[in-house]
Amino acid sequence: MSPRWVLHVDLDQFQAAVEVRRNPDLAGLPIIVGGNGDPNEPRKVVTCASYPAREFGVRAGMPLRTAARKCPDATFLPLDTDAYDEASEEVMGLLRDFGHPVEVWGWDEAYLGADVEDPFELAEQVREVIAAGTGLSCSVGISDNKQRAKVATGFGKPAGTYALTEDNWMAVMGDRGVDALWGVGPKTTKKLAGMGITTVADLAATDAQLLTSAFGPTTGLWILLLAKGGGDTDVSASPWVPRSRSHVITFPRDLTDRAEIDSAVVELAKVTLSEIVGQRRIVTRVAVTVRTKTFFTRTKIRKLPSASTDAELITKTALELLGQFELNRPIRLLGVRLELAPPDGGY
DNA sequence: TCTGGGGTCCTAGGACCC
DNA sequence: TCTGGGGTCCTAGGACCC
Repeated sequence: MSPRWVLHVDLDQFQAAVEVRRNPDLAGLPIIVGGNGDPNEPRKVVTCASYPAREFGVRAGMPLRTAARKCPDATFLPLDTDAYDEASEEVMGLLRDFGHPVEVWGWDEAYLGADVEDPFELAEQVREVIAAGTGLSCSVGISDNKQRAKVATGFGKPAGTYALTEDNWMAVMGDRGVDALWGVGPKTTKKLAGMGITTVADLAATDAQLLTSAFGPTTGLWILLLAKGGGDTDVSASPWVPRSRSHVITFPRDLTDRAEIDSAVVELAKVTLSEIVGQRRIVTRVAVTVRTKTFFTRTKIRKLPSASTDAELITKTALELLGQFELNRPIRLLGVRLELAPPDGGY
């Protein structure tokens, strides 16, 4: 039996690449995709910057106005989610054609579980087929679990392949900071630093009990496993069933009028509900998020007496949750999240 | 330079019941 | 009268990821 490999496929500068594909004149230029494509639009951020734009220090998540200052000559483009959905589907279709299980992770990432002798050969085939079939470039990480394969992809970017296995994991990762691990973010990094743990090798050598007492039984053992190069080995081709659906709006100007705030929440609830009803899903809990001018953000959540799709009940619940906040400060953002009952047959 | 939008999962702590 | 645990449900909040 061939060994089990996990390949992580990640499209390079995805949204920018889709834009270049339909407008080849943009190839090689700094492109910044985000918001409405207006670099002066406040409260909008960069979704994707092309590699040339990144050379100017532009990064995803950065306010568009900051990006415009760093790279004034960039081409700014609005998000076109339909185009990205379509491009993503093309890619995932080609990946599925390889005949291995494909687990899709968002628009631009997927895992392949493959029992093959030579994962490099498969990785190169993947890159060639996607490039030839879609005009999009991707990078591939090779390993035996998802987290390690994902980290490997970072070393393959752009347009390359990299393998991280038991053989080279510690040599490559040992001296790097713990935040190089997928799933270890700034907070955990800081907390670990306070315990004298800064590198992946440090973390891998830490006593499990020390970690479980600091981070809880699940998280403690999980980050220890990650540091040792472990992770999920499961690659599931079954379609993802969402647990929730939500929308948030950051208003161009803060809201202060109660009637406007109320109607915004009702609108969010209605839109979100119509989407999940379209997918034959049922709501179990309703959550409302409020962010004030000062960025203070809180969520109130309530379980419905029984799972429902009743618009009357759901908007009423959302308004009651909204009413639990002290709405005496200007509101920057409102959000509604509907948590969903497992569909028939469970998740 | 004021900080988007869409998600998932875990933990803490109170309420309540046995 | 005081003192126990365990188990479960619920909400709040934290952390992380793309």
